[in-house]
Amino acid sequence: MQTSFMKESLATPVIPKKTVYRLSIYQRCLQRLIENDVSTVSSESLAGVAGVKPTQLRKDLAHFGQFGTRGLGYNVKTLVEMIRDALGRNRLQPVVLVGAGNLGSALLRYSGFQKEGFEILAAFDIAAKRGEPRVDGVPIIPQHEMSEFVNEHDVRMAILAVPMNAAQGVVDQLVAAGVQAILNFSPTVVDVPDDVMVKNVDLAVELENLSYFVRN
Amino acid sequence: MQTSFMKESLATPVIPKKTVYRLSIYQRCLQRLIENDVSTVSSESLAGVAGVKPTQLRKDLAHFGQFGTRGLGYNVKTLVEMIRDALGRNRLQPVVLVGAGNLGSALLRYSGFQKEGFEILAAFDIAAKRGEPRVDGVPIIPQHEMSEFVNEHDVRMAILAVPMNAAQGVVDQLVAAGVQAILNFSPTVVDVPDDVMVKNVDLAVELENLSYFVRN
DNA sequence: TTCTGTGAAAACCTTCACAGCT
DNA sequence: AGCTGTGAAGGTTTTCACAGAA
Repeated sequence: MQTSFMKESLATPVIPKKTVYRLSIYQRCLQRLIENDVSTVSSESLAGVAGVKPTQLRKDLAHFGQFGTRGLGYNVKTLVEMIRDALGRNRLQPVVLVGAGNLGSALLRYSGFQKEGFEILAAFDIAAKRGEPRVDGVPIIPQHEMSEFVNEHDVRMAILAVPMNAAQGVVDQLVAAGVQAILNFSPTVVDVPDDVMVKNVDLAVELENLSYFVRN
Repeated sequence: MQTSFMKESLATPVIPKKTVYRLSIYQRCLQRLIENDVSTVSSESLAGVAGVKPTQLRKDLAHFGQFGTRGLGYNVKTLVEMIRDALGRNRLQPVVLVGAGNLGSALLRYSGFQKEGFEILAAFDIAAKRGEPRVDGVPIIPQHEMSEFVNEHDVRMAILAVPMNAAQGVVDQLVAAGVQAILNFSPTVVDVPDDVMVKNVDLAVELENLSYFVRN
């Protein structure tokens, strides 16, 4: 009873996780349409490039209201704005990266994050010394300064690329310092409170999983 | 009718994709148990470290037969072997990497793949020249030699880390050369025939998606 | 008693079919 | 005519509840 009420509270109209995920994909596709000066798009063609069925796209959008024009399609700009709002973020979300090793440094140099409105404020590494040279403008800071930094800069998101056995410890610190969402590249499942979201990207698991689908 | 028959053909007893995915995770957890000389594990504790519910773990395993001992749990070694068999692979699956840029090079140096039984035979890059120095023992080869190499070495899996606008072209070549599974780090959805499996890992999309779950 | 294996129920997600705008 | 919006149907995955083996 109470649960059902909470689920339907106006603040969060229960958007399925999978829908939220696809929204990010639609967003990326729409941005490319904008670059190509396309101003209107049908559910069929947008779904096509996003790799989903048109009905699914429409159902996904329906969670947020009515944005299309029947007989015509969707206005690209309107859609982009609506998804931006739906995903929250008045943009430029601050992020920290932990673990500036092999993979971590590559992620630091990866320009895709900035382009999508995230700013990596700093990278932390256990082996970093004061005065470490910046990588692509991002300072590399000794890890023991992490908690304070996260607190002070109101950082809510972190990218984790530390070795397996360090992961849980770092996560605990991050959570204690106020981080609410973690993109975890460390090859281990970490424990967090219910109100913290973790997305695991375990490269070896992904490959292993894929290998199931190759025929001999 | 026919579809239903095909679905139940003995060769493939219809394992849900999500189950297959979790199998890889269980495998990783079990390996750690072996390192710690744990010989028996209950569905509850294995599920705990894998981040799933015990019933789900049992349902997943049930697809392949009965492996547990009631009142006791599962034999770790037996389980590892059963999962290895289930995931197929007599191990050491050959893989190629395409795109030895920023992210690609980091992936090349990532040791997790080898450890899980994959061998990166070669990396291809459009800018590579003959006689390029090896990275971690893996040769970097000009991209125009890719198709031939894939064909000759019977490569069935590829890791893709090329820029967005190059992705589809490379995928088409890979598929034509016989690749059946692609781990795609390029920030775009690619088109493939039904019998080719693609797993997209779009870093920016993952972050964007996560940001939905941070509260202000 | 403890813990697995499993039908049945519940929850969740996708697709269909078509009504309703433009 | 063309394309969106949506209730209802269909499918899949997860969870429950408990029977049954060690």
